[in-house]
Amino acid sequence: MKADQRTYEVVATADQGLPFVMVDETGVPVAVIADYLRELVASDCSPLTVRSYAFDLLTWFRFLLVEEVDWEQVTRTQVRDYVLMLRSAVNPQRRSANPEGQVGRGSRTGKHPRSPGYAPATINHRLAVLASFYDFSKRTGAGPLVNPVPGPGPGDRNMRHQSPLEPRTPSRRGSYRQKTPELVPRAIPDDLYHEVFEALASDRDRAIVALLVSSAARATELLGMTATDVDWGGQRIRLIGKGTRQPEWVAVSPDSLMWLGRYLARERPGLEPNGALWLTLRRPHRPLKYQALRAMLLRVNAKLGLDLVLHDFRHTCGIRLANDPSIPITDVQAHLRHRTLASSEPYRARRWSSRGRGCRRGSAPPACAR
DNA sequence: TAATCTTGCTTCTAGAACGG
DNA sequence: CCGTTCTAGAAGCAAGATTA
Repeated sequence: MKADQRTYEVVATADQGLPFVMVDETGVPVAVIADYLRELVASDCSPLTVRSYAFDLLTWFRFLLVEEVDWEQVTRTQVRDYVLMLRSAVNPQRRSANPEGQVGRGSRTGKHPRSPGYAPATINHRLAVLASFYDFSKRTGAGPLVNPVPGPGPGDRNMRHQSPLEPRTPSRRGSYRQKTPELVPRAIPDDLYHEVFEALASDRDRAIVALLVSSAARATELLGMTATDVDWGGQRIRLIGKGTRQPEWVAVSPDSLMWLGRYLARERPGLEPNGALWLTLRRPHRPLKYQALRAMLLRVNAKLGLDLVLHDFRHTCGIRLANDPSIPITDVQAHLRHRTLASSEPYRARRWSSRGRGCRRGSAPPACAR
């Protein structure tokens, strides 16, 4: 079979032990990938992690098809060429959104336009997954004896014996790892927030947005809620945190509970205690999923000419709290459920928007709890 | 040597096309 | 209009190096 007739794709399975597989053009799973993904599952990795890693390996294997190199034959040279390709390639996901390299985003929110290529973070993600995959293959004996992906730090970990007599190599970015720009939390200015809220079409969406901005919940954390996760008297909701997967109670604003009450009373009769709190508006009434919620916000964006994302609501809450002088940064950390204070710090000293309007200290955050 | 900064890895969110 | 599919990218954390 010729190389240009071959291809791979990632498909979801019904198998809890292996939620995603990479199959070839005949639909047969690639054994080495399946083996590796099973290892991730066994190591208690989240299904979303398994999915993400499968897609990263997919692009690597497609690259090898073009290069006409077997996965177990590769050396550092192919990894270098892969990175060079990613650095210079046009990202197909960006092409239509940014047709002539024009500034397509951010006219009202001050967000920066994106480059037409792949982000440094994407290249680093690919490298991390690739290194992990070849590390696993080396242990099982299926892959090359030397990991083709250089390890952390300068030079090649595989070629360097770390003698305790020699000075430790300084911690610098490893070969091929890209510099990543500093991340800036984004807040929605009050006037824009109210405009967005007015544009919402249902009590469900008003409740969701009000809860997102007052609890600082991540989208999937909110979508995972059941009826038992609302403490009406204590004005709290229970969320399953990212990473830790621990349930935690989080304070919410009175108005968000008012909207939630209206949604439940009018649109959710007979809700079971353990039933999903959020359902799709149309039949069949399935639990609302992340992409469906995001589509709701995209429709609002289209109507108002905005470029908001769901995570902006979390940032908005964090920045409102962090810029209130009466609230200690450790309380901000607690409300955002950050494990480390370093994760909360970037929220401080940020302004209401990135357009340079002043920080309105003293004006109470209208929709943020506490 | 305590505080701060960098890096790499894991986990989740974002962008765009498409479908009913 | 409301939602799904297929990739891309940001967020959060811990460990180790660096700086104060």
